[in-house]
Amino acid sequence: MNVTVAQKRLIEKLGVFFEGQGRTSAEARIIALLLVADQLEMTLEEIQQRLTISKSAVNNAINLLLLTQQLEYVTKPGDRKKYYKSKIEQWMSHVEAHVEKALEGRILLREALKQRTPSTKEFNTALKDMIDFMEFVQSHHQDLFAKWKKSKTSKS
Amino acid sequence: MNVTVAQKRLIEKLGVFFEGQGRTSAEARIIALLLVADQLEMTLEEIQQRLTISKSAVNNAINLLLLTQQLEYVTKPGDRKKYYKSKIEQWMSHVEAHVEKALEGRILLREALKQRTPSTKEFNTALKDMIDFMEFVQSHHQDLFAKWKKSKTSKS
DNA sequence: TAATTGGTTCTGAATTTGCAGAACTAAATA
DNA sequence: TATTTAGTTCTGCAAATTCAGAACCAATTA
Repeated sequence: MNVTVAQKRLIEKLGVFFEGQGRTSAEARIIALLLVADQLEMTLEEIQQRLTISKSAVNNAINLLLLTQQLEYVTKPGDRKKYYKSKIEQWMSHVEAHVEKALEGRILLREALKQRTPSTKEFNTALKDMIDFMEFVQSHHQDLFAKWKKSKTSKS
Repeated sequence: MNVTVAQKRLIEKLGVFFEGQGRTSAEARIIALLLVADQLEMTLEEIQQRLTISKSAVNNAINLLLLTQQLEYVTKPGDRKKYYKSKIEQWMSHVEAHVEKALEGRILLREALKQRTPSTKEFNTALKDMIDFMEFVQSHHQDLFAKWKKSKTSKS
């Protein structure tokens, strides 16, 4: 029950991508591993062996990923080990958060607009347009997410 | 024609925010300065003085911001100086890029799904849902942006 | 109560990054 | 031709991040 060479390759590709999203290389690879491997639940030791990174790095990464809801673990009766797995259902919230982050600037921008000198009319209008746009996209978005969530919960 | 204390405060707040978007502290503050200050166009020296950061830091940051279309400059006849200003009209493209980045993972995820063992049905379905969702949001988005762009260009 | 096991914490090393300061180039002016 | 000015490039340092390895703790088992 190990990972194939092809899987390792994909894990690295995904790893680089997840790094680009701001995660550390250990975090990125753990997420990728639990996304690609046939085995959905792994112990710390198994993760460590498969990725060949140190125990402490795995431990730190796991705990951060647990904290940010990207991972969860299950236990088995009479077994002290924790079996970590990807919390894939929560991924939507992450996309949501990511998009929200792209748009949250509108609050500070509004503040900036408010304190601007009125003499730079053209610039102020452009800034206001920008804020309006972000507001527009944002509200539109909430709709999208809400709709999707609803269609999911009604299905299950 | 300097910046007030209140403006400086806001510049720092915006600076922190822009750092959170992945920019360096120098870049972040330059963008913030040109967004908040009454004076819309500034030379390298003026920027340097107002932010009290080194000339080289300002220069590096400016050139990167020019490269990424976040800044532009104008010149004046018989004046060797460049007057840098915020390229605010391009900001929408940045929001666009930011959102796109949140969703671009779908391509790799599709690859991951494709190579997965078929035995983990539930997981695979959840992954597929995720990808579908990202696809859905993405296409929806392009519409939004296109519509907005159109309404802008027809207005001007 | 000693040994093992799963997991945590600490320390130091390696890497990366961004910036300051100084040296520098090229154009314009004296 | 010397000086000033706008902007660029280089060198080295300081700070931050992340990871490996070792020591550690607490629960379980021998």
